[in-house]
Amino acid sequence: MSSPTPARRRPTHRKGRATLTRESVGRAALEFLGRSGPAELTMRSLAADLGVSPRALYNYVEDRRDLITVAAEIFESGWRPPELDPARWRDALRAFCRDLRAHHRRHPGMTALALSENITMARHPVMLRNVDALIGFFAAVGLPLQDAYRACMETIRLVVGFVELQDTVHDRPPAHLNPGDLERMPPPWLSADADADADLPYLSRIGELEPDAPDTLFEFSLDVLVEGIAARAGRDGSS
Amino acid sequence: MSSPTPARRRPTHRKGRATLTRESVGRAALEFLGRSGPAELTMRSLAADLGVSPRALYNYVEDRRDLITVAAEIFESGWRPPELDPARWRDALRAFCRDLRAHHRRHPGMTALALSENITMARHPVMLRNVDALIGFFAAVGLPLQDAYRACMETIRLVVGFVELQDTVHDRPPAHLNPGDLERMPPPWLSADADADADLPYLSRIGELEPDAPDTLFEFSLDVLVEGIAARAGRDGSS
DNA sequence: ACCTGAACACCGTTCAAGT
DNA sequence: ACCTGAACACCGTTCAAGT
Repeated sequence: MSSPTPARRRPTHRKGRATLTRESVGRAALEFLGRSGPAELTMRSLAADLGVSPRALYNYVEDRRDLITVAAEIFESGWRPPELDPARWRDALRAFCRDLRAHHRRHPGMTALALSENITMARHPVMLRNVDALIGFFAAVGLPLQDAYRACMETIRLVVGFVELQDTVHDRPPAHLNPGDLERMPPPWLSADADADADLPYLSRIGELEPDAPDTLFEFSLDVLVEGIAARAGRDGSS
Repeated sequence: MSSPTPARRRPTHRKGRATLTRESVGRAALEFLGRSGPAELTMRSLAADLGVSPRALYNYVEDRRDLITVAAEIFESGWRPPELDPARWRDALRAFCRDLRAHHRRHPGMTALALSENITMARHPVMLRNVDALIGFFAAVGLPLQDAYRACMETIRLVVGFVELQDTVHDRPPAHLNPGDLERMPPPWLSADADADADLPYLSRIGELEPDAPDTLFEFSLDVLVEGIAARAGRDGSS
């Protein structure tokens, strides 16, 4: 039942370029975020990227905030979570979190941008279905409905918070730091001061160990989350 | 042993105003954040706030990034955590987290600003001592040193992430949303569509319940954290 | 030594035309 | 209908003077 070419339609090209749409502009913004950081995404740089004048973008989005809103919607609609099998709920939850983390890392700064512009996330129908599925999963694991909702929010917050607070500084380390200085504890600029070191017995000992990779830290976070929820559910599942 | 007025010293006032210092400028920036949001903190607005020209600030900080670094250091040095008694470790950890959350909420956007400017936090000696104490606390609870460090990072990340992802949107709701729409689940703009509602059985049922206050969500997060760590420690403490 | 005022290169956004 | 170019009000930052 595919319809043939309608009588009149919007021109699809102009000056050799595909015409812009609200969606294509938002998609371009999201791709831009995949390459550069959030600070580099400006109306002017995105316009240059698309080969148009800055003014042209305003024919499809109201303003910069609206542009980021569209990008956020496309970002949310672009993730399909792995299946959540309550029968092996620990592994299922871990896989869900790992996948969500990877999705966020693909578009660094998307969440930071949405936060700075006060954009409400989780508004896209696709993401709401994901949220609903996660709540249902926790309910099936044995949590009362209210707790299942809270566990869902906690799970998403843990993953997003990890990406924003841990991964982003790791994936794009500040230029003024030597690579590797980030995970060193205590920080090297402090260890130069022997007095300070003496006051930090635990950090000093940790400084002698191999620093944790972000993945190791993330798995520890998942351990805490999974066992914390298991305690709340009052049972331990089958895996 | 207080020294008398030295022969020459830096003038303390100029044109009726206290002279600026690197610290006073940073402190002013931090206070500014307590009143307004991070987007409002500009070199020009802060200069106007201090009654000087924008250029004057550059005599004390190198640039905007440096200004925020100073503000972050003052922010970190301005918190003294409650005592961490391993004998009643669950309550102690909860009190620690509640206090840290309150500290962050007092300066909304400080963390977001540090993240956007790629500023490494936890560099101030005072904060490093707090971190060291928290690691020692977890070690005393029964975690191996490596895990104690990870639990420390997880704890701080949980609190900071909660403030950034939950409290900030709550404390400064976006202007275009009706108050109360934020905690309503499913979102009202979706409930208008009956089809969508039918696809979201759990969110629909949650929408009929009283929405959680942020404090309730935070306590749930603490439940998960505490029990997750208890499982890792393999014992349950004394309280 | 520390400040001001003007200036430069950016940014988001709008206006008045062009085709 | 959709675009460009010039313009405005902002921003961070710097330069050349002032006192």
